[in-house]
Amino acid sequence: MSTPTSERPESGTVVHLTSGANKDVARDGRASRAEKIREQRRRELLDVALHVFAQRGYHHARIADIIDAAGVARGTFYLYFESKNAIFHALLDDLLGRVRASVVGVSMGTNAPPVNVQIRESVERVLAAFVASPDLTRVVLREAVGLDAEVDKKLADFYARLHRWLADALENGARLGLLRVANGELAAWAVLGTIKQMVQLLVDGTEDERAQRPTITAAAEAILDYSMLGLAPR
Amino acid sequence: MSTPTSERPESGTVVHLTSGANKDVARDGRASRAEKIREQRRRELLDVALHVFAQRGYHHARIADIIDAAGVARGTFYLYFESKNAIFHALLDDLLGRVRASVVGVSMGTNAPPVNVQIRESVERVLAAFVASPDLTRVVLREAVGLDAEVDKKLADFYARLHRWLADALENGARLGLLRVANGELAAWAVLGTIKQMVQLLVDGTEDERAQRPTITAAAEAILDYSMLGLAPR
Amino acid sequence: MSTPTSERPESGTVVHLTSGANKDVARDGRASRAEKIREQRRRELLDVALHVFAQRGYHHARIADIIDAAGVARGTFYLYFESKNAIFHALLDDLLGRVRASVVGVSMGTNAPPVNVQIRESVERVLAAFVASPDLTRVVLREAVGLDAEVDKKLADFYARLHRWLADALENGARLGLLRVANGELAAWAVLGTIKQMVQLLVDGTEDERAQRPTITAAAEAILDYSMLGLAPR
Amino acid sequence: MSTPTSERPESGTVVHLTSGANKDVARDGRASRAEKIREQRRRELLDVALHVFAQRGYHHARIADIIDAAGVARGTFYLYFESKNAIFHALLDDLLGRVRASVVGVSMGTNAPPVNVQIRESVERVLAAFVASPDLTRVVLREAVGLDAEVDKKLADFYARLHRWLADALENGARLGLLRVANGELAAWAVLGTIKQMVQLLVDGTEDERAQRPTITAAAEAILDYSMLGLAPR
DNA sequence: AATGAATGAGTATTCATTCAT
DNA sequence: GATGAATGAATACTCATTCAT
Repeated sequence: MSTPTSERPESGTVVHLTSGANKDVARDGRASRAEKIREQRRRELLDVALHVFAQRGYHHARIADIIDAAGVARGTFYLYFESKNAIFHALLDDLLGRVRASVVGVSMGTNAPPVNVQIRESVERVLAAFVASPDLTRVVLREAVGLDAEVDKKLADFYARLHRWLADALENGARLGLLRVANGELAAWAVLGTIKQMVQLLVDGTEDERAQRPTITAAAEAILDYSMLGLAPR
Repeated sequence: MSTPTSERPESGTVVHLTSGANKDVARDGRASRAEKIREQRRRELLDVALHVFAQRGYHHARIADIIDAAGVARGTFYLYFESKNAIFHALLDDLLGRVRASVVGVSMGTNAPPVNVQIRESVERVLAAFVASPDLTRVVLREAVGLDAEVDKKLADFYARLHRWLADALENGARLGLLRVANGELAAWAVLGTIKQMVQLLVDGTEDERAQRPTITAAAEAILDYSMLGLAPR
Repeated sequence: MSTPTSERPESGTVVHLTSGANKDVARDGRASRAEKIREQRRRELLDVALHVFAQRGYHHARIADIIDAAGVARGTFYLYFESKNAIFHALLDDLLGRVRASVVGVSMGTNAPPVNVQIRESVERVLAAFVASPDLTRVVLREAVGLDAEVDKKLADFYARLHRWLADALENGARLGLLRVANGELAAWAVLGTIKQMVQLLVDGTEDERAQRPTITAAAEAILDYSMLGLAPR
Repeated sequence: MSTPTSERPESGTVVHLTSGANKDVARDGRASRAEKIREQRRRELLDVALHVFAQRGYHHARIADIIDAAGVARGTFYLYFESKNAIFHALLDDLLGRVRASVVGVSMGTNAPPVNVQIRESVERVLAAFVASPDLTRVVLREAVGLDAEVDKKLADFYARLHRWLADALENGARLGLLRVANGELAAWAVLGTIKQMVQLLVDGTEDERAQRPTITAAAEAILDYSMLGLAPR
C-alpha cells in the first residue's frame, strides 16, 4: 500500500477498544487482529479514494486510480466496497456523521456557560468538523449534489436537520427574549446559508487564497457578529 | 421539433415571425431569415437540453435524450453546439449573464431613491433573475460545481464578482455611516451566503415544499431584515 | 467486412420484394436502399456470429471476435443487436422458424399424393431444414440448452409443437387404420427422439465421420423404416 | 456442512460409520478414518455442486454458491477438486459410469432368460440408471454439451459405446433371425435416439408435467413396442 | 488439512463525436 | 444545412484460483 493523503484525524478512533480487561477476547485474538487489519485497509482505501476524488472529481475518478494509488488489486477493492458509488457514500456518511455529532443543543442548566458562549462554541464545533477534513468537505460539497437520488436525500436530510436545529434554537431564543425573530424558519435558512458559505471559504480557495483564509475562530466570529448584530449600526 | 418546457421568458420572443411579407428586407432577407431560424433552433435545443439536464442530471443526460426530445438529427446538434459540455456552458452563461445584468450599483444622485430602497430592489432583482428560470438555476446550482475546470472558473468569477459588488457596497455604506462593518470582506461573503441560500429555497423543493416557498419579496425582505438588523433585539 | 461462412442459403430471400409495380415506392428509394444495406449488415453480423459461436462456443465467443471478423466497430454491433444474447436469439429464431415452416400437415384430398409419400416428404423437409444450416443447427443444439430461461422456453415450445404435430399425425393415422398406436403421446416422443438423433447425425461428426454420414434421404428412409416397420421381422 | 439435496442413493452409504471402536484397525485406523472423512466431504461437495448446477446452470453457478451451501471454506474446495470444471467432470463421470455399468450384454446361455426379456430388462436398467439421479441427468444433459472439448469427447465416447452395444445387439438379433435389420448402424442410432428422448421425458418437465410422466416400466415398454413392432399395423 | 483474504485476467456495454451522403 | 450510420475509447465489476497463515 502506498501512503495517501490521510487527512482524517479520527482514522484510528474506532480501533483502540481492546485495551482494557480482555479475558474473553483471548478466544479469538486471531479474529480481532484480522478485524483490525481489515479496518485498516478499509480506511486506507477511503483515504486514497478521497484523494483521488479530490484530484479528478468523482466522475473522472476511475477505480483503477484508486487501486493503483492504494497498491491493491482490483478485486480487493470490491472486497471492501460494493461499488465506486458505495465508497463515495461511505465518505459522505463519514463527514455528515461527524458534523452531526458536532452539533449539540444549548444547555439551560444553572451552571451552564452563558448562552452566547454556548452558541459560539457550537458554531465553532460545526466549522471545525468540516475543516478537520477539508478535502473531504470539498469533495462532498462539490461532487455530492446531483450525484444520485440517495446522495441527494442524505444531503437534504442533513441540511434539514441543521435547519431544524437552528430554527428551534432561534425560537427558543425568541421565547427567552434573547432574540428578535420575525420569521424563524426563514431566518434559520439565512443562518445556515451564512454557515455554509463560511465553510466553503474555510475549505476552498486556490493556493494563494488559502493564505488569507480566515481562521475557524474568525469565521465563527463573523457568522455570529453578522447574524446577531446585523450590518446596520446599533 | 417537439415542444419542451421553455421556462425561459425570452425563449420564444424571436420565434415564428418570419412567415409574412419580407420584400423590403430584400437586402439579405434570405440570410436574416436563415439566421433567425438558426437562432430559433438554437434556443429550442437549449430549452430541451435544460429540460433533460433538469430531469436526469448532466451526467446521466445523453445527447440522444436531447435530440430525441428536440426532434432533431444527431448531427444537427453538433451544428449548433460543439459538444455536450458546450451546451451546458451556453446555459450557464445564459443564467450568469442574466443575473449579472440584474446587479446594478447604488446611485447616489440627489433625486435617486433612498439607499435602502435601492438595495432592496437590487436584491429583489437578483433573486428574480434566478427565479425567472428555476429549472436552469437548479441545474446550474446542482450540476455545475465540479463539472470541469472551466465551469469552476466561471462560477468562481461569478461569485467573486458578486462578492466584490457586495463588499464595495458594504464599504461604501460604512464610509457613509450607514453601515456598521467589522470585516467587510467576510461580511460580504456572509451576505452572499444568505442570498445563495434564499435562491436555493426559492428554486428547490419537492412538490409540497413548493407551496410554502417564500415569495421573492418575502425572501428579499428576510435577507435584508436578517442582514441589516441581525437577530439580536435592538 | 470480411467474408465469413455464410452457410445460409436464404440470406437474400427476404429482399427481392420490390420487383413488381412500385409507383409509390419511388417516394423513398433512399430509405429502401438504406433498409437494404441495413439488412445486409445484419445478415453479415449474423453469419459472422454464427461462425464464431460455432468455433468457440457461445460462452467463449467474445463480441470482439464477432466485430473483428465482421470488420465492424464495436458500437456498430450494438446498432444491430441489443446484446450478445440477442444475436444468439436471432440465430435461434432463424433456425426454429425455418424448421417450423418446413412442417406441413398431411393433405387428405383425393388427388393428394399417397399418405406415406407425404409423410416421407415431410420428414425429409424437416431434416433438410436443419441440414441446410449445419453450423447453425450444431450451434443451437450444442449451446442453446440451458443458456437462459427464454431460450429454454423457445426450445421447449418448439419441441412441444413438433411433438404435437407428430402426436396428431399418429392419432389421425390410427383413426384411419393406417397406424397401430398404443400410446400416441409416448410414440410421438419416440419418433421425435429418432428424428433428433438423425439430425444430429447429419450435422455432427468429426471430419472422417462426415464421410460416412447418411444422406438426408437415407436418414429419412431409416426413420420411416424404423418407425413404421419396427425391428421385429414381419 | 449444510444438508443439500443428496439425490444420489449411494451418497450416504459410506458415511458416519467410523465413530465406534477402532482398536483392532490400529494398523491404519487413523489414515482410514481420514480417508473416510475425506471421501465424505468429497461426496458432500459433489452433492452440493450438483444442486447448485441444477439450480443455476453450470455457467451461472459460482464456486461461492457451492462453498456457501456446503459450509466450507474457499480453499477447501480446491483441496478436493482441481477446478470448477473438475467437479463437473466428476459428476459427469459418475453418471456415465453408472449408466455404463447398467449396460450388460445379452446372455445366450441355455438357462438364460428369454432374449426379449433380457432386452427389456437391459433397457429398463439403463433408464433406471439415469432416473436414479434425475438432477444429475438433467444437469449433464443440459450443461455438458459444448462445455469443453474433453466433456464433448466423454459424451461422444459414451454415446458411441451405447451405439456400439446397440448395433452389435441388433446384428446379433439379425443373425439369429430375431430381428429384421436393414441398416444396423443407422437403426442403432434410431434406437439410441428413442432412448435418449425417453430419458429426457423421465427426467425433465415442469411440476405439472411431472405428474403425467411415464414410469420407467412404461417408458421401457414404449421404447420396445415402438422399436420392435413399429407403428404400422401388423 | 482448513481457511479466506487477495488476486487480476477477462469483457459486455455505453455514448459522445464524426463524416459521408 | 440536415441527416443518422458508424465509430471506438473508456471502465466498472465478476469470479475462478492462489497461497500465506
